[in-house]
Amino acid sequence: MSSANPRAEVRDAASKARLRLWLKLLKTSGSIEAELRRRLRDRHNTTLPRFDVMSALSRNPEGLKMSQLSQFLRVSNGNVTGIVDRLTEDGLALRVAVPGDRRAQVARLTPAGEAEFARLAAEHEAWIDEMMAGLGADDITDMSALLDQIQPIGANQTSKDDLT
Amino acid sequence: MSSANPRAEVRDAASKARLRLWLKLLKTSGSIEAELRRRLRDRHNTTLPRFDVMSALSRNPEGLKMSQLSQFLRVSNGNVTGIVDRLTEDGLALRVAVPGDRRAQVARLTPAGEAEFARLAAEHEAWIDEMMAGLGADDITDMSALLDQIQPIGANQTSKDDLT
DNA sequence: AATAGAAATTTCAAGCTTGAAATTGTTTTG
DNA sequence: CAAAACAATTTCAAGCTTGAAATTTCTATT
Repeated sequence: MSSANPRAEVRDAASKARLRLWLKLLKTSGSIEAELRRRLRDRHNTTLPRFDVMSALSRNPEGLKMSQLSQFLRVSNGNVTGIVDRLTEDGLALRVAVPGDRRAQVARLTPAGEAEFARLAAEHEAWIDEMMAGLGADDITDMSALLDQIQPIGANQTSKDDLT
Repeated sequence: MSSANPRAEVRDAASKARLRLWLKLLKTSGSIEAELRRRLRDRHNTTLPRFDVMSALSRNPEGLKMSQLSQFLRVSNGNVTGIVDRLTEDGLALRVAVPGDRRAQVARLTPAGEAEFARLAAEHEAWIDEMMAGLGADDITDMSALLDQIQPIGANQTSKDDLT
């Protein structure tokens, strides 16, 4: 099967190496995420999507419009509707009418939601610290730079991970 | 808020840096995954879970027991049941009785499934190659080593990403 | 051989996720 | 100002995902 064109083999090997790296990247982030979901579930009776919504609302105490929330979290509108519904049922969030626009609503954390999130966030940070304990300061810098080299679509929009 | 103990600030800064790295890692792998899902959907009318199941079956032409398949993919048994059901409805997979054990079944790709997967896999590899084009051979080596330093739970089991 | 325990799979309810359609309200424009 | 265009949100169907419960079938151990 060796190609008539030696360049083709090099290209192919590079492609396979990238594929292996992607699978490894996926495995690592998937493992961390799965462990976070497990702990949120087992220790705090909640889920990662709920945590993400609460995190976004926590950073915006004045509340976020449903559409802002879904943009921020990069999920669909309908998705956020359901999660906020369930947080509201549990008394952790609420919807507030927007003065000038009767179409819109702002989602906010209740005081109970703020208190709950404070507990969760502290745990969450400690878990990540534990899981990534193998990386030193230089490793973190290096990995961050490498991740910047990956651009799935081209431009990068602003997102939930911008806590610069 | 500066601590009486200067060590605490260092510890805290390291923790925050790890948290930021995790968010960046999540963002990168999430973006790649989202783009893959989008392309599988728009260009091939399929999904990532279906692709993953077909990939596992493709590497095991003799078939895999449902339980093996779910272990391999690290998803629940019930999950695999549904995905194989749908692949079967579409004529891409089938279940075969296991001779010695009437409880078990082996899932296999049909010839149509094999042909379909061959098309998908070639595209998939090209997409990854494109999305990770920013990384050279050395970058790939470096990043792989860094990812090895992250161990969410401790030991690492054998998984779907072991295509060594 | 009877039965208790283990194993393979499916079923189920609940939640997450999406894109498309439906609702309701606002804004622009002819 | 009517109406067309646009915007914010919810609803919906379909698929993914899980853990737990239910089924069916083995396999030991009496």
